Amino acid sequence: MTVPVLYLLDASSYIHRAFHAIRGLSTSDGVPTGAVYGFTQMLLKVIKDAAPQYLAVVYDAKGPTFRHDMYPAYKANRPPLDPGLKVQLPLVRQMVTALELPAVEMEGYEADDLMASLAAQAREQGFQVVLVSGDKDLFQLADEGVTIWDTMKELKLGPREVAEKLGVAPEQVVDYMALTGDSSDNVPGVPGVGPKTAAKLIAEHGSLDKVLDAAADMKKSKLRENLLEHRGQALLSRRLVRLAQDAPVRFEPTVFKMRKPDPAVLTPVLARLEFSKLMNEFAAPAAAEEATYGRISDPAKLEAFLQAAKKRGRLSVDTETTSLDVMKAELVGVSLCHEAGKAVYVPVGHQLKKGQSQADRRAALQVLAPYLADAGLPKIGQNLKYDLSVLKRAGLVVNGVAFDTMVASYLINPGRASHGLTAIAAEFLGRSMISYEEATGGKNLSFALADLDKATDYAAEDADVALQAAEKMEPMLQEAGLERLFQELEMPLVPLLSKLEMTGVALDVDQLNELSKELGARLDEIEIRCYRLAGHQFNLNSPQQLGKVLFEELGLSQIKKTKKKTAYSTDMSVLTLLAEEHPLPAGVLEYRSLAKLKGTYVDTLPTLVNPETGRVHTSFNQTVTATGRLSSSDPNLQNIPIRSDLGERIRACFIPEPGRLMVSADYSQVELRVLAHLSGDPLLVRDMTSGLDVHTQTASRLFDTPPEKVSKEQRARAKTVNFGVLYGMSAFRLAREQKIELAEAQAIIERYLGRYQGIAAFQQKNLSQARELGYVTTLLGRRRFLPAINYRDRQAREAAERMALNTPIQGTAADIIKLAMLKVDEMLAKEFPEALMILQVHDELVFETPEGQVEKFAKRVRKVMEGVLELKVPLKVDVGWGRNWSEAH
DNA sequence: CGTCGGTCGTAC
DNA sequence: GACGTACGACCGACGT
Repeated sequence: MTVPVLYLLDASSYIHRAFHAIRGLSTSDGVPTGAVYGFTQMLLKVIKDAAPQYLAVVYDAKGPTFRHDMYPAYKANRPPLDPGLKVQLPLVRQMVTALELPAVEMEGYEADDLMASLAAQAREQGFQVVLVSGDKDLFQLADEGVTIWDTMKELKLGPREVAEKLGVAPEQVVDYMALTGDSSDNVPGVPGVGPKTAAKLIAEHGSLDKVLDAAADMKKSKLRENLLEHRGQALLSRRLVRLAQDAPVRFEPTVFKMRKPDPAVLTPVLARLEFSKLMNEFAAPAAAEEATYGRISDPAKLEAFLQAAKKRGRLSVDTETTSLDVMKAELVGVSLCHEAGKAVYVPVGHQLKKGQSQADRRAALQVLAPYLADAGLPKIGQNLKYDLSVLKRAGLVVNGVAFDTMVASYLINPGRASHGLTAIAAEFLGRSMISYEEATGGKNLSFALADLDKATDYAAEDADVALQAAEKMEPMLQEAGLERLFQELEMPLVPLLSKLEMTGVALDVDQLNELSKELGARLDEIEIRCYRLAGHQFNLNSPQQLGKVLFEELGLSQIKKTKKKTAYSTDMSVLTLLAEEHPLPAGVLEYRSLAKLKGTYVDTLPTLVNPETGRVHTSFNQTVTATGRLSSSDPNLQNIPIRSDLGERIRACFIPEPGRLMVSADYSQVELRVLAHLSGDPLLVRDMTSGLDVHTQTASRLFDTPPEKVSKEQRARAKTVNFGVLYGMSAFRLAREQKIELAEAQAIIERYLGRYQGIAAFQQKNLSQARELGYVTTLLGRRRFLPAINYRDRQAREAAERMALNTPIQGTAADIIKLAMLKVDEMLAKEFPEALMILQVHDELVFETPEGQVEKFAKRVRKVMEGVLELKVPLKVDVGWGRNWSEAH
C-alpha cells in the first residue's frame, strides 16, 4: 500500500508573492484581484501537478503571536499592509472556501507553526508530508518524511537538499538562523555573521550552544567580540525561529481529505472576480435529469400561458434557431417565461423522434402573434435584436420591447469582457447554465436535431434567466442613474437596429468584380517588381519575411522594433522612411494598400451578399465598445475606405435600389462641438458658434497670428492639436507627429491649455472624477469604469487617464447620434415612409430614398439631426446625395 | 487541421 | 516607452 501524502500550503507566502508578481489586475469595476488570481492559479497548479488526496491551506493568525510576547520588536520592520492587498485577503479566504479546501488558522500562531505541528502529527499517523511554501523557516522541518516544495522556483527540498543549500543539516537550521538572523522578520541574529560564517561555525562546532561556548577562544577578534556580546540575542533568535510543534491543532485525515468543488458555490465567486478563464474550467457538469421546465405543444395551452403573462404584465422571450446568422436562421422553437423558475418551451421546428410531439407551427405562431405585437405587454429577453429579426422573418412583429439583459449589463458596466447570458447568470444570479453543446450533444449541431428534453431545459432556462436577471438589474440601473438612458435611448434602439440590419445595403457586384480583376493585375506587377528588388521571391504578406529581406539582406536602417520587441517593425511609418534609402519599401507600401483593399473589401463583400435579399446585412453591435459607440461586423461597414481614390471607387459600389438615391448626413466636427459644450470653454464655444473655421482660430491663438494670416501649415498643425486634445494626446506623440522637438510640443500643449482654460478645467474635472469615483460619464449619464487610473503601473495609469479624457467626448457624441437615429426614424415613419435608414458610421447616417423627394428629405433629416439636443453650441449636419455612397458625400 | 496571439491597416 | 474607439486579414506558432 502506498503511503498517504499530506500537502500543507502556506497561504501568506503565496499571497504576498502573487500580489507583487501580478500588478494591475482588477475587476472591471475596480476591485484589485491580482493576489487572489495568482494565489488561485498557484493553488490549482499544486492540485493539478500533485493531485493531492490530503491537503490544507494554512493561514497566519490575524493578530500578534507568541513570538511578539517573547520579543515585542518581532516583525516590527514590516511596512503596513498595502491596502490593495488588504482588500484581497477576505477574497482569498472566499476562494479557498469555494474550492472546498480544508483551511487551518489559529490565534497566536503563524502558519509555519501550524504546519510544523500538523506535520508532526501526520508523520505519527504514517503520512508523508509536503510543505508547500517559499519560506526558508520551514527548512528546519525537512526529514525523510517531510519535504518542502517551492512551486514558484520549482524546487523540492528534502534533508539532503537543505543541507546542500545551507551547508547545515535540517536539525541545525534553527541554530544557523539564530546566528544569521532574519531581516524580513526582524530577528536580530549576531551582527557580522552571514550565511557563510554561520554555516562554517555550525559545521565546525555542531550546534549554537557549542559555538557560543567556544566563542571566547576564537581567533578572529571581531567575530569573537560579536559572539560574546550578542550571546543573549542569538539565544533569543533561536527561540524566535524555532517553529512550535505543539500548537493545539489536530490532524484528522478525514477533515483534510480533498473534495471536489461544487460549481454552484464556485461559479458566483469566480464571476464576481471576473476570472472567466477559470469559470470555463469549472463549468457545471450536465444537469442531465428529466426536464425541469415545461413544454407546450397545444395551442390552447399556449394561449392560457400567454394570458397569464398578460395578466402578470411581462413576458420573457427567447427563440431557438438553426443559425447564429439572423438572415439565415430558421425558427426552431420559442421559450417564454413570466414567473421566475416557470419557463416553458414551445418547439415548432424540431425533427421529432417517435412518440414526441410539437406544436403545429402555424397554429402556435398564430396564437403567439397578438401577444408579441401587443405594445402593452412588456417584453424581456437577452439580445432581443436577434429574436426580433428571427421572428420578423417568421412573420411575427414584436412590440413593447422593454428590457434587454445584454443591453442592461452593458450599461451597468460596458467594460465587462462578456455580456453573454452565461456571464450574466453567473454575475447577477450566481448560477451556471446548461451549455449549448450539452443541449445539442455537439458543438455545431443544429438545434433542430437536439433531444427535445434537453432542448426544453436549455431553451426555457434562457427565458427564465433573462427574466430573473432583469429583476436584479432594474434596481441597479436606477441606482446608477442609467434608467432614462436605458429606457429612452438604448432600448428603443434595439428594434431600430434590427430593422437597420434587415434592410441591408445593395452592392454593385459587377463593378466590384471588375475592380478585383484590375487590382489583381496591378498586384501581380508590383509583386514581380518587389521580388526583383529583393533578389528573390518571398511572401509579401509576411511582415516577418519582409523584415528579414529589408534589414538583414538589404541592410536598411532598423528604425523600430515591434511591440513585443520580437521582430523589426515594418509598418507604414517605417516603410515610408525607408523609401528614401531603397525602392523596395515603396513597392511594399503600394502592394499593401492595394492588397488590403482587395482582400478586405473588393473580394470579400460580394461573397457576403445574401442570396434571398440580394443585399449585405451587417451586424450592428450595441454592447461592444467601451464608450457607447455602436460597432459593425460581418462585415464591418464602418471602416469602408474613403480617403484614397481606390477607396472612393469601393464606396461607389454601395448603391440604392433603382429609382432611388443614396443620402448621407453627417455631423460636422461633432466631437469638438461636444468638447465645447461639456467644457463650456468660452473661446471654443464662440468659435463653434460663429461659423468661422475652428482650426484657423486655434492656429491664430497658438501662433499669435491674426486669423487671416494663418498659413496652411499652421492650420494643419492646429488641427492635429485639436484632434490630440480629444484623445488626451501626449507631448511625445505630438512631437513625433509634427516632427518637432519634444520641448516645443510641450510648449504648444501648455499654450493651448493656457488659452483654452475651460478645456484644461474640464480635463482636470474628468481626471479627478475618475480617480475618486472610479468612472467617467457622458452627457446622458453613460458610465465607463477605469480601475487602472489609480494603478502604480505608469503606463497603465496614463492610458486610463487618456481614456478618462476621451470617453466623455466620444461617448457623448455616441449618445447624440443614437438619439438622432431614433428621432430620424420617427420622422421617416411619419413623413417619408418609403425612405430607408441603411447605415450608421459613428457621425454619419446613410439612407436611400426615392429620387423625387430627395431635397425635401435632406432638409428634414438635417433639421431633425441638428435639433436632437440643445447644446451650448449648435450641432451642424452636412447632407449630400447621389447615385452611390461615394457621390452622397 | 483548428486556435490564437501578433502585426498591420481601414474607419470615425 | 504609442493620442481615443472599433473589426478583420494574414501569418505563424502551438496544440490536437
